[in-house]
Amino acid sequence: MKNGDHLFLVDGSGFIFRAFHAIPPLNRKSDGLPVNAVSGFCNMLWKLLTDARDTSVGVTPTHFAVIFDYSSKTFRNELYDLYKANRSAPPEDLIPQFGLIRHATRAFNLPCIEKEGFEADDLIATYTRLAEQAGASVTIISSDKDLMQLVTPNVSMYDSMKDKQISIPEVIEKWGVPPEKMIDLQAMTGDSTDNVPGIPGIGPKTAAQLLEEYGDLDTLLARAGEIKQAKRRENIIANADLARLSRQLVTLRTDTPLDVPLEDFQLEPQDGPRLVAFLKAMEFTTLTRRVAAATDTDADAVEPATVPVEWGADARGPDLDKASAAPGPSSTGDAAPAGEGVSTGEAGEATPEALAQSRAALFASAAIDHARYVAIRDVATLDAWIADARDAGLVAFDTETTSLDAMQAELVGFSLALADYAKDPAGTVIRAAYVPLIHKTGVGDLLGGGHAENQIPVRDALSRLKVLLEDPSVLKVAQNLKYDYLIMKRHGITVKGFDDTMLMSYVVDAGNGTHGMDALSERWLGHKPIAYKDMTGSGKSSVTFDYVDIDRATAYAAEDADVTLRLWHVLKPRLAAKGLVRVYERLERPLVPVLAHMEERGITIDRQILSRLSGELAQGAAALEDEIYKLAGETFTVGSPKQLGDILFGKMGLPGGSKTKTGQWSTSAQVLEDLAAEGHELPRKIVDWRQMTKLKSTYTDALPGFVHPDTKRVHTSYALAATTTGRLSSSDPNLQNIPVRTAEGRKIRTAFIATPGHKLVSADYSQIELRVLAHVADIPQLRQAFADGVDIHAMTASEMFGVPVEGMPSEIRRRAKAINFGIIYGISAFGLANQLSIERSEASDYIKKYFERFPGIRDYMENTKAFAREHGYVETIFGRRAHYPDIRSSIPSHRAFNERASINAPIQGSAADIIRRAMVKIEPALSEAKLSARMLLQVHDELIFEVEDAEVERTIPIVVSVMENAAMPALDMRVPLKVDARAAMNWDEAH
DNA sequence: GTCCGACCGTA
DNA sequence: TTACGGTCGGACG
Repeated sequence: MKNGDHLFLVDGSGFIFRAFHAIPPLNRKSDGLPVNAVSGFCNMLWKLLTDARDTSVGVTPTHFAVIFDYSSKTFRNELYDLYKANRSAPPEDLIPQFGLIRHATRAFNLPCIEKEGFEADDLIATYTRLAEQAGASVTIISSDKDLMQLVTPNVSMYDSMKDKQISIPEVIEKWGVPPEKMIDLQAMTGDSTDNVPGIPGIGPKTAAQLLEEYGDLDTLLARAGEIKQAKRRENIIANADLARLSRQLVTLRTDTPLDVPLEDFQLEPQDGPRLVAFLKAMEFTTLTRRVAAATDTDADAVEPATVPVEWGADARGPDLDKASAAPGPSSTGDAAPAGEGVSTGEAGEATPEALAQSRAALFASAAIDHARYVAIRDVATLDAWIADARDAGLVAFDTETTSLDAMQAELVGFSLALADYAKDPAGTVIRAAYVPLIHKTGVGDLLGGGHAENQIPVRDALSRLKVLLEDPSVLKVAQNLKYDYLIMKRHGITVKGFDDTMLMSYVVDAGNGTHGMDALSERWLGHKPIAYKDMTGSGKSSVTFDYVDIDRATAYAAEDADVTLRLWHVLKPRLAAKGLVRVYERLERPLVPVLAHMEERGITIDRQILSRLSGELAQGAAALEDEIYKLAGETFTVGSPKQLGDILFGKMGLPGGSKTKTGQWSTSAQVLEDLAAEGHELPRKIVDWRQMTKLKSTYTDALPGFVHPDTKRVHTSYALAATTTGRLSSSDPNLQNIPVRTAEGRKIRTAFIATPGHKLVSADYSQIELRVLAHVADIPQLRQAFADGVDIHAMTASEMFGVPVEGMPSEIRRRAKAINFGIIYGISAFGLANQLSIERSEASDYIKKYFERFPGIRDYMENTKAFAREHGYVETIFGRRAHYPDIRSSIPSHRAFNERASINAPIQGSAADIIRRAMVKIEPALSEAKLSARMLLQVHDELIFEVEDAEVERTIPIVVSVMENAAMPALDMRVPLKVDARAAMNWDEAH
């Protein structure tokens, strides 16, 4: 580079964010890929380059480069832990565009520059000063104020979106100081978006005024005592150190080590076909035409480029045709190219599948070495481990506590595990440590023991741990992180930057066994970990973990962290190999904090209501018992189906209905109802007694026992990885099966109440599974009915039986409704006959008629079964897999069961995916709207919020809109989603 | 103490 | 006919 040359540096990362927010959403037509920032970027570059080659325009670059941020962790994090710590994850629609814009840069035949550990700004600063020293002039394409410190007579900036030049006068006009004072000004004002602290109470105007008066920051700090305004004086004196730190943070480095010399930025001629190929792949028709014309390229002769799309870290594009049509043999989805998720070092592995397999083989035979476990009992050692973890950027983490209930558990210690990649790049050499915190001495001692010696004080250990866990640039790997997340949250630590091996396994293997650590360890590592019970004992003689001897606890806890880290090394590439990174990153991982927060909030119940109900139910059941004994002629255990069966079908000689699978006469409600309908008195009483005792034992008696002693609320626990289909489950207590169908049962719902000054808001999807079915099977009548908002069951009846919807008998509609549900469940004549209490032949006729009217449904069901048989799994519309390994069973009933389940899974699972997406989006949407509503519960198609009275009206439309649009933008459904929402004092009235 | 089957609450 | 979790009785050790 020489005197008179002109260097253009594009701040690529800055442009991406700005373009994304400034340019309206734009999606690639063929598949919905968001491309608005890519489009803005390409148009901007094209204009700059066109002008550059037009010598009649004043500024003509001789050198050109686009600079990007490499990662979020830079040397600034060493200076200040919290630097950029408040940055939230980029919007979903922006994520795939990061990679695309780098591809675009290369397609433009321009250098694409980034360097690990440095921000784009530092690279820009370094190149700028180098070019300046060589006598060249520089134009930085950016409007970021952080870069204004670089402006000199030879260096200016250009805001391409506003077509505005920024030179020395513009900086002074905007900030009141010349560029060389921008550093001091920023040091004083701070920057909330980057979390640069600055001096509180000092804004740009005051800062400029002070700099005018004192010249620079050091002088100001030295002479701060002279400031007249008392408040301002105190603030500056008290925060002098913060200001100095801030100055370090905002000062751009001009000594960044460079991989690419300036000379390589020499502007090359445009490669027309290459650029056209990229633009065609993006489907930017106008720009394609323009570029083709300007570069003399025959656009029709150019094939669109293959541009890998990285949705998150996944390389698999959103193949919507496949995702939305009935799954067929053609869609294997397994042949995805490598994504970032596997770029952990093994350059020799050609494909993700090969890497996943070699990793699995490696870890299956790698020995677990307990000699590499230590107990950490002093702060210096802990600091060293944490420093190593931060250097490595990857650490397994696990907590040991006194309870399985994360809301009540007491933290006893924690463990860390690190891979030594120098010893083995694949990660099989692992060291692990346990940090005991509150272990006691004297197990078995009746008085309990005293505090064991040489344990780091909890406060000291947690303050160290906080730095590690809250650093998003260090990946924390945990098994069932939601538990540890809650434990740490209760200690004021919010884990950021994590992977969860349980969820990774769930995404890869839902339906193939369980996903607990012991099972995964045996499955993938061939290693049976030390059992928890071996530490604490079980039953009456068990102790809590704080009474376990520290040496033994270390062996157990360190092994858990070790195993977790090993599992991560196996499962991460497996995720990529199967093209499931996107499912994991968008439908599983983000739900961890969301669910943890819901569990932490809990919900208030009115114990008085429940206790009154308990009394009423006890009285009612006792009265019924007396009558039952009278009718039976003896006393017996009413709750024993065996004894009841003997009375009803033995002693009293009533006709038995069905048998249970163990051969006993069934006493199910259905059987008893049938007997009651024939005029028998006893069965009716049994049914009533069962309902009362069920409500009492499962709900009114049990729920008060779950009220948390401190919060006075009930905190359920959601399982993310328990179901085959992708639904959540709830336990301890299960709040997803609170009664609603009977009037008696609904009384229990009135005990779920809002805190004073608030309302409960319930928002539920209307007919979401039938809508999903209409979408995936693409049934014209169903789509039309949902588009028109008509009664779907009545429409079905009308289609099937030719009865007009107006004045339709309720029995006809009821049957159609049962059929609709049956379809979702993978209908059989046997099941439908049972449900409707009709003959199997009649049910069979119904099904036949249904399929005649809706042949697309039969096609969908047949295709799904065939897909499941071929692949052993089925997929939801978002690509989640549910495995049915027994679908090829030689036992016909097993096979049929698996076929029905695999027909149901894409429907139930897609609905589950949709509400998961809504749950991830809802908290940001509420805070964006400055609303304080708190999501408390999820019941499969319903979300329950606690909302301040004054905010109810503004909250409901936001919740409804997020839920109704939850499939977007990943998927544009062919059927609208409908959500009903209501507010009330209790759950019964809100629902 | 632990497990399993029957039953029943929800979507 | 799908997906769950909780309670109970009863059998096992």
